[in-house]
Amino acid sequence: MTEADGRPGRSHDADATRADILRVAATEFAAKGLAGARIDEIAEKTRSSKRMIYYYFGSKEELYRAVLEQNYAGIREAEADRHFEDLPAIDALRAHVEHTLDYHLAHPEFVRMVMNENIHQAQHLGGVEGIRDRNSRVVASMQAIIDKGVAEGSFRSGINPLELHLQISSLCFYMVSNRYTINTIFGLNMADPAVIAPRRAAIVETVLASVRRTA
Amino acid sequence: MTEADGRPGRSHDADATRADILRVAATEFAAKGLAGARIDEIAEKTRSSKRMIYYYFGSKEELYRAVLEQNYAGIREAEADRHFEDLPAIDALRAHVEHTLDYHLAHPEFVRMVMNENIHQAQHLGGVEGIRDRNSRVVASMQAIIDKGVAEGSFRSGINPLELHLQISSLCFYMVSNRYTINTIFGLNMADPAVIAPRRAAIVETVLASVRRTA
Amino acid sequence: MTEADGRPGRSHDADATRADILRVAATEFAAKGLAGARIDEIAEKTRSSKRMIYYYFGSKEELYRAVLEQNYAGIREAEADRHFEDLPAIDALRAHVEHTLDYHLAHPEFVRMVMNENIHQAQHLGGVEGIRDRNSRVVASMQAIIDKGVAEGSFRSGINPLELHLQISSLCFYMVSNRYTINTIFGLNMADPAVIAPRRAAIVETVLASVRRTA
Amino acid sequence: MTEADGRPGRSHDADATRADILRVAATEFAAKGLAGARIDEIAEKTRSSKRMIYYYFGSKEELYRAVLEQNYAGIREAEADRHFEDLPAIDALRAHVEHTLDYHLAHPEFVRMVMNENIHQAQHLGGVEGIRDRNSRVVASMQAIIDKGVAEGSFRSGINPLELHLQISSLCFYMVSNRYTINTIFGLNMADPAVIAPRRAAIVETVLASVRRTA
DNA sequence: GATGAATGAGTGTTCATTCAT
DNA sequence: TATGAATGAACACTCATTCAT
Repeated sequence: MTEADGRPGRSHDADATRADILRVAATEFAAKGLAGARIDEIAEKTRSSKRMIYYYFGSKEELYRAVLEQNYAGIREAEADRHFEDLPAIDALRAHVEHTLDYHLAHPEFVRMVMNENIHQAQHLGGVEGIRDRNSRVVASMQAIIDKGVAEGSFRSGINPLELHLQISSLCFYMVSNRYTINTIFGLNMADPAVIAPRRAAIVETVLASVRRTA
Repeated sequence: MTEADGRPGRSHDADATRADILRVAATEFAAKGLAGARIDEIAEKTRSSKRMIYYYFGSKEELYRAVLEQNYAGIREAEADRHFEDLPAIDALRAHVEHTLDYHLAHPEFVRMVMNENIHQAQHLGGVEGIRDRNSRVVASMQAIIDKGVAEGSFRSGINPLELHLQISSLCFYMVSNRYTINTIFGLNMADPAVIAPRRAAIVETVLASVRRTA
Repeated sequence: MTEADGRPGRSHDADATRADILRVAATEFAAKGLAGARIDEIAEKTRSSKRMIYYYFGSKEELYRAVLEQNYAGIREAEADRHFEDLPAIDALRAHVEHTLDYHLAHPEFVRMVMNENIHQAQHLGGVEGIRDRNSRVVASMQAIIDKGVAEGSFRSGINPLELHLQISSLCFYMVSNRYTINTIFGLNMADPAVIAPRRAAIVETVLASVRRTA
Repeated sequence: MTEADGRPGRSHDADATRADILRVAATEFAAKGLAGARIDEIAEKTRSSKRMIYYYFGSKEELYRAVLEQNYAGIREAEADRHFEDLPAIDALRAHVEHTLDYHLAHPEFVRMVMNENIHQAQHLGGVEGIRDRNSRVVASMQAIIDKGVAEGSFRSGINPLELHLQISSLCFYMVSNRYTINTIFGLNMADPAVIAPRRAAIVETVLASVRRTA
């Protein structure tokens, strides 16, 4: 944007090269994991070369970390864009669950990166920029909904915000993470809109049922 | 005792060697995945040699498949051992959820193998013996509880057995599968009994809330 | 012959086992050479086991030598069976060339073994039983025809018997040995009777032309 | 001189490395065949490493194919360098036979590669560059001599050019290909000039006798 | 005579990474 | 910034051969 396209602006090309590598690496790491992805293959699918990967990222692991970082940046931004403050708590929670599920469905590569990271015992996650704030951010947003719901009288008391987050996350994550084994074992294609719709409703109902004040 | 199955003259060493390899491989594949595990390393931790791995399993992938098979055999047997027929449906479902969660907690290597398999798009799961029956088995056991609950008047109607299974599985699986990222991000150790206890109660309550007949 | 078939005669079984191994090994070595053939594969195609190969032959190389020996025994016997003494020299030579060509065409495995042996610089041929006599045998049979032809006045004088043998052998051997490269390069299938017939006539004519007394 | 072909900036080392590997591989494959040659051994005798073999050739088979290609390029060039157009047909044919024999004698590695290829049923020959033209090239050069000989009245009519080529090739090829078995069986060293000379004369005479117009 | 299990050295191949230019 | 060539350690896999029974 700062550099016109026609001019051979060095710094712009650098960013573009970096972004190009990152984009390719994201696909490869998500698809095959850290051990399964090949630097050669990533380089080949890139507009630049293997040497540039090392120039910009230093090592395979660092490149992996950068991809992980980008993935968490993606969900952070998506979450930041949501504004359910004006809705009643029940509706806000419903909207939150739906958006969360939609994000997972739309970003299977994020789900796969989180799976990969768990296979590596979250070895690389600590170094990811912005990860330290994620806890407070998530808890705060859950707490806000809970507080409103309790104030409105629609939520029961004693709901733990982190517990609620994990519950929602479990239901959304699993649907994408275990897509293939579910399909093989149960013949259920979790990417099929006709399969998603009722499951989506069920997930929302499950979450709402767990917070509702029981008469 | 050493000559099982009435097969006389069959050397016991073969079975022992095979089992030893499988045991070591299970640990390695669960820990590092198919691409990350090393045949050399597996062989070293074995009482036998690399050559024997190929003698008994033919290839790395076949060994992986055998480990996968063993893992699914494990959960199948665990499920077969449970008998909640005499309990009221609510209690049976509670017991089922608790046992399912306990199995996942006690067998993180099973969870990791399922994760690995999803990373490989369930490429090897189709060839696993007994996997074809898993669908009917799981659905049947859920349906039995649902039928009883509806008959007893404690469950609402219209519950889909597979939906119920996926809901339970999501909540139990995620707790183990995402153990490391959860710990890193939220400082919550999902292997700590003090953390498990309330989460376990919450999961049970969530499931029960979703099937209960609402007044 | 000494042991009736119905009796479990040890020594007879031994011979049969040995012969069976040799038969399979002959095919494998001829097809793939010493380095290319696999003991495991030979054992599999055998009615007995890998252990027996070592029991009877000691090593892969010894087995190869035994196959080589069998091949040379085969051509020796075929040559011993021919009797052209009563024919005029020209006819005897023609018959000899034709029979030689036919033998090569009928026994490509012999040709291949000789090729293999030349690739190994005839390393194993020295130890082959009966190979020492081959020189005199071949020279004698050529000399007999030459002598008769000269006496009859149909052959020129000064023909070297070994030279004549090599000439015949060249023309017959090449047709089988280089069958595949000829087919690929010239599109000529040397195993096709329609291709063989004129080539056979040409070879005979070439040999006869080279010994005939020129007017 | 180091920057050949006018390709600026092209490192000379690459070509040198490639050629070095090819040279060593040619010796090894000719000596031991595809299965018998060892990549490790080839690498050791090279100025570079095993890794470079795969960098430039991709696989053992591809390296073998490259060697085969180089061998056929060698004989093609040698044949292209000959010019017997001004000689009478008889002399031209004599010169052709002598040159062909000389080439085989001087390039036993070519003969061995052709043997190897026939052992592999010419599996790799199809992919060799330039092999498709060999047929027409060879036939054309034989036909030219035949036509001249017939026109001059020194050759009989009805000579098939491919037949003539195969006859010449048989006699020349065998002398090198079966060198070792001949030496072992007949005590005749086909690499010894004293042995070659009369055999060479005999081969020439055999070929000439087969094309001469018989009075 | 015969069998299945076992072995160590090797065999082709691939990896992430670095160097020279 | 960028490129092609180079590297050594590791990698999955295979071989001929032998042992215990």
